[in-house]
Amino acid sequence: MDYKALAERLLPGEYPSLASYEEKYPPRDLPKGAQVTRLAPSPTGFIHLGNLFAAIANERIAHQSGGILYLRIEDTDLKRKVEGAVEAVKNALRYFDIKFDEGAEIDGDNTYAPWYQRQRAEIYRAFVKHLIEIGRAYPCFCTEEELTKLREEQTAKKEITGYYGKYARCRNLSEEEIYKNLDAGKPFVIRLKSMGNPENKIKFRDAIKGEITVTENDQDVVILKSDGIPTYHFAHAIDDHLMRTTLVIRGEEWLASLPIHIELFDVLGFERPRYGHNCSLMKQDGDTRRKLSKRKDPELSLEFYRKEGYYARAVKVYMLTLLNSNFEEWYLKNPEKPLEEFKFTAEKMSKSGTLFDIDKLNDISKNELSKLSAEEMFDFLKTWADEFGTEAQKGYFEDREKMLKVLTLCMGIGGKKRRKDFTTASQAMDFIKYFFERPASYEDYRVEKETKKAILEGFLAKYDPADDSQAWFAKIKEIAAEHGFAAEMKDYKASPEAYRGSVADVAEVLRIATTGKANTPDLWTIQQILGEEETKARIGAAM
RNA sequence: GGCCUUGUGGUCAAGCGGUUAAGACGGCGCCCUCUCACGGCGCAAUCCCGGGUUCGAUUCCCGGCAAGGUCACCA
Repeated sequence: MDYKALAERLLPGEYPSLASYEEKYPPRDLPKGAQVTRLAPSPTGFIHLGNLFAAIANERIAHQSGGILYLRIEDTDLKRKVEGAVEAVKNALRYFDIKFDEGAEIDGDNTYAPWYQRQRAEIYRAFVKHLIEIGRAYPCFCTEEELTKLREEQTAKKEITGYYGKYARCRNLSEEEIYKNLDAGKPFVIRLKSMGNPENKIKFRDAIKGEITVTENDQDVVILKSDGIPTYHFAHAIDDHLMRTTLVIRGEEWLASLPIHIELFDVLGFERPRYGHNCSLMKQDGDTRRKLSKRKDPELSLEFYRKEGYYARAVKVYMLTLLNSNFEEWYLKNPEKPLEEFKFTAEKMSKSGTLFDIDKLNDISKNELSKLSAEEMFDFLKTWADEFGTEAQKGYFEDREKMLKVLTLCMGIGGKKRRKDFTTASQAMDFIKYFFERPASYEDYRVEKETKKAILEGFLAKYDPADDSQAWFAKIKEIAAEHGFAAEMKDYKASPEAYRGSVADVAEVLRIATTGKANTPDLWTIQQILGEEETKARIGAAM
């Protein structure tokens, strides 16, 4: 068969030589050991935790080694395309401090552009044409229906499904048949003519999983779709070679197509990059675990964390603890050091599927948030409220001084005695609500109405905003004693039957009257911040 | 079903021939205390199963089993 003529018929016209591409996209001039990694999302606009997971690994490995992280958009499937998706990806990742050196819509070196696969169509075709010329790719005229039927037959016979061996009908078409189909204007795809044999096992070194065995590919996979756009597999081989990627970190779901990629790199004469296949994030669902799913699990979406007001660094720290098993220990020892100082390695990445643990994330969040200074916390909360808060919440920030007081005096932000009351901005806003809004409802008082009234009246009679916390509390004790409550906890504990209750019960009445809640930080401080007028008003209203 | 991957407490996991089998989260209890939170102390809980190899296996080998992934002109 005259492959040259066939290639010309299939992909007519002059294409740049393969050598010219090698020249145009030369090996990168980087220090020894520098890794070139990438993120290659399809532009669906949905960016999820799994993306972040991989992004952090890629980013760390690239930048730690003095290499490059770039962004490539895999838009070969039109159905997946969503307007504004690239912006969304960039924004979401910027929130988590992932910075690209090059790539789509990135201000950087464009030597290896274009970054959108659709704009690289000519490149792919040039290589496909070459494969046809050397007899390693061929046109296939099978229709979707025929392929479906084939698959059904194979399934029925319990054979392996796919286009391979004797089932690869178009592989053995005569020259005459091919041209007849072409003349008839039949649409076609280009398939790889595989030379592999699944009996052969290849030992392969995965950067994450270590030594794995790979079965040789024998599927004549489609490399160029009927619209002249390559499939993922082919685009991956071309792009990662020409963009000079050295390490491909990607999800485990790609492991199964590794044999295809290996054959593709080999037949194209490309040196293969290193691969690292990372585990996926799972979720417990009843008694099985499954991949986090877009439809069922809101926490998969990165948008979820922004809306809830998770602190970006906290999410990142959690990802890092899952990503590298020795990170957590390091971080415990070096809580003040920048995250970048941790030596990230692909080898330490987890091999098995990881259950996403929101409790752990929340714990990390509380810790991270408790490290902020009052100003940082102010900015963090305000930024969140401006975008996601209610009108009332936005108003909390108008009195900057008051908010700062709430944060420092009551929440212990920026001080030594840190509280860890909230994991997210939205929770924080809820928590400090009573400083800015009168409570709409009150938790149940545990004392009878008359007692409550008596306590509140007693307090109002003695209340002096100039009291320090000692003097203030002494008065609470007096009130307690006047109404048959133990002024000292010790006394109460020694003989509880001798009292109606303790000073704690008295304080609780005041606390609920002031804030609407039974549990709050130090009451005296709260009243100081609220001020005399407001404190009196609230106590009065509660009677 | 074929192929591939993975199997240490509820979760994330360290360990890689001899350990009282780390640590963190969560749970429970105690202390501190006007409540909550913080902090401190403590408790319970694990090597998937069966064969080997070995003086000795969580660690090595084989076989099961289980879980996950994948089998498109989607990525």
